[in-house]
Amino acid sequence: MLIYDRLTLFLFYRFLIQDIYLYLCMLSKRTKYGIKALTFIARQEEDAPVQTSTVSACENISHKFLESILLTLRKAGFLGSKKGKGGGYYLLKDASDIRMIDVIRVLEGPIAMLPCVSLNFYEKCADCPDENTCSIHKLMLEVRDNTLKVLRNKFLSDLV
Amino acid sequence: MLIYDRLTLFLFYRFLIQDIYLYLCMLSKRTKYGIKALTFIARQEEDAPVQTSTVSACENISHKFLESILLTLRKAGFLGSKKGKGGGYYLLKDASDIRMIDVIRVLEGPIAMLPCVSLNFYEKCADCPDENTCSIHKLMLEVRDNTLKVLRNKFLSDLV
DNA sequence: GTAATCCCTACTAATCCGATAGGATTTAAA
DNA sequence: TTTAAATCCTATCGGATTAGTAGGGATTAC
Repeated sequence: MLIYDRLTLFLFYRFLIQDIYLYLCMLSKRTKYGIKALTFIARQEEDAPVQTSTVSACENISHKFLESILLTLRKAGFLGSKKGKGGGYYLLKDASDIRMIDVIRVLEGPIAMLPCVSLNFYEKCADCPDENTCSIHKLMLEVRDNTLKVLRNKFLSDLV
Repeated sequence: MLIYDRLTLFLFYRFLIQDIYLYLCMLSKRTKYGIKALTFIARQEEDAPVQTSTVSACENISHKFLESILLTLRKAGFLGSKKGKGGGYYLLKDASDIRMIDVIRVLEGPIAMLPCVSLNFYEKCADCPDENTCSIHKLMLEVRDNTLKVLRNKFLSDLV
């Protein structure tokens, strides 16, 4: 059995924390809440719509904030809604047909246009004299492809 | 040869943009500039130190902003510096010994503490009743592990 | 001594994020 | 028909962060 002193353990955990930071900062609370809400709704056995107040209470999410998130998800076609008394939100598709990558795309705020990749609105990056030789481009492309590979194969049903 | 109409191409590029957004929001300009500066320095053939003014001019980075970034990199042990006339910055290690993951860790700002993983400063996440059943945790852990795998195997020399 | 360079601190303008406020609209049911 | 409950919509706000600026101190080569 290994015995670590306090300092070693502390350093070890700092290391862990740093690792985790890398993924945390890519996920806003908006997205996090949205995913939690979706899984909550998907978990319901009855077909009755779920109220925002229920979700916000059970998942500890600010009610008004959640309202705006679910609205986004509805407009994006993941959720249907029913107004008025007894209304609420419900899944439009089966949970096994909802790709997490699509959910994340919709929730991570309004799409930040990247002018240097746009066909119709092309603009050079201010600091990038030549995109083809940009050293970071290739690296982050690789990271991206890996991320996409994971997220493309994850469906809402995998989280329920 | 495939021929796409304008709309298809536009949609295709929008898709690309959305994909790229996923990685862009995790990389601050600070980090981007820092990496660009490091590769610039690593590309120098002579061993003479490189001035911040040179880097900022060649890479189109705000001079003062770059100064603070390189200072960070020096304090983190990636760069050495020489003051006074003819001074500048130089790599302390071989480019093939500098892991990109370490660079990114240092540059992506002060580490955001994640209290729910800390041993000594443990705190529950406000919205997370049970970490073990948190649906997003597992998913993002997988993403993270993949990202780390890529970044751990990338060295500065790979970007030069 | 002087010019060039890193080093350090403080400040600022802009932006973004999470959250809040207030009410308009719609619907079910009393 | 009234009322309560729900979504829908717009606007705003405080705080944090980011990118960048300003000014000058310290050090060194020449």
